[in-house]
Amino acid sequence: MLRLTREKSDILPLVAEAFRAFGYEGASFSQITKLTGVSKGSLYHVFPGGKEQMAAEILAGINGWFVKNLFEPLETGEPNAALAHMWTEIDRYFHAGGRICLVGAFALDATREHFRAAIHDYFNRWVEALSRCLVRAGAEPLAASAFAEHTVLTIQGGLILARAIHDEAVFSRALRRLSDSAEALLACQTPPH
Amino acid sequence: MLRLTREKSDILPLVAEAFRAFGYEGASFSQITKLTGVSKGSLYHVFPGGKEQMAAEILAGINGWFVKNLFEPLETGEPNAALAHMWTEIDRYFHAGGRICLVGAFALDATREHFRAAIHDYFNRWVEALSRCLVRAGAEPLAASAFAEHTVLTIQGGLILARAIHDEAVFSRALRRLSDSAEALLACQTPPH
DNA sequence: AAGTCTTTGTAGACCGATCGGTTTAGACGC
DNA sequence: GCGTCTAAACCGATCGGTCTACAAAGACTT
Repeated sequence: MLRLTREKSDILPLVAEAFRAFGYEGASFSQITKLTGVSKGSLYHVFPGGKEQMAAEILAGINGWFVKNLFEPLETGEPNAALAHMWTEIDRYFHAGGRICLVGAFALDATREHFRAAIHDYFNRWVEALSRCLVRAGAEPLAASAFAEHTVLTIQGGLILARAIHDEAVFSRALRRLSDSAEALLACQTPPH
Repeated sequence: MLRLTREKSDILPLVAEAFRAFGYEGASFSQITKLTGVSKGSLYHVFPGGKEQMAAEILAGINGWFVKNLFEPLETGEPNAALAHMWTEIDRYFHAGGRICLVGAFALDATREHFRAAIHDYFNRWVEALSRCLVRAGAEPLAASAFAEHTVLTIQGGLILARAIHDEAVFSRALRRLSDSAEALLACQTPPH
């Protein structure tokens, strides 16, 4: 079997960057071609479904990364370790605030209609996984659920504000506040030893 | 002087809704025409600068509304009243989570480059006004600044998450948590009576 | 090993539709 | 009837998407 000179896995991240930079509608084929160095013909060979397939596969890839690196540890690993792991991985994944969340961006524009289910599942699972992790770590279920929602939403907001005022430190500060509040939440809610 | 049959002030909010629904790139003239009931010719008569002018005037209008209804009260009014006023006005303005923040949406996509200054100023002034208000209400400057940033970012994140998982209550809960933490912040930081 | 076939991937010309934007003919209020 | 405003025909450019011509690389035949 002949191998692609450029693997799909090599092209996808570049296309993702195009979507990040210009949005789904704004990322035209000429932009994508320029950014990836791959011609339109090749792109359609790899992604017969066009832009929609590209976006769908990118979302699936992002979701896969989060499931493997964040959600599964949160769901099955040692709670406190998984939590600590999440803070560092999130900071790295979003380049400390310099890289926006494509799922969040898609959630805001018209793209949402096409990928509603994928977007919904991504955020729902994140909140759920985090909430259950906190409960396993000793938090009250209600407080855990609220804090999980608060966390995911803060990360999204931090990325927006950081980009808006062109100050990535906003994101790092938000992340720091989150990990601090998580510790406070668990410290005061764990049953007294 | 002849008056426009439809005033610019009548058209602008409708165009804004088109941008909200489809994004700056995604909102084509045919969409805008359909949504406003105003033909392309008329639109160009009112906005010779095309979409860019529309977006600029919309951003200016949004900014004006926030300055008048939120920032100025925060900056010059009685701090606690201004704060309480902000929570209710924000909830109303964003339709309790059902309406996204256009400035935030523009901050995420390529549009940002065109309107960088407007976006930057909007968010900066919001954070600054809120921070100074909290200081005047008795908060520590550092804590006030952190909380102001936290507030603006939470509102943006709340709008994203609410739209993403199609549950407007997410936004209301976030807003409630904000006003509660604001009270806690001021209660513990005001000098003992 | 040379020559051809087949399969796979690439480049970009090409397509109709639609984009943002302009122009123009005429409707309508003064 | 004059000047303002509207509707829509019209423009070149570019959109997402298709198609074709061909390059590259085994596999098969001899």
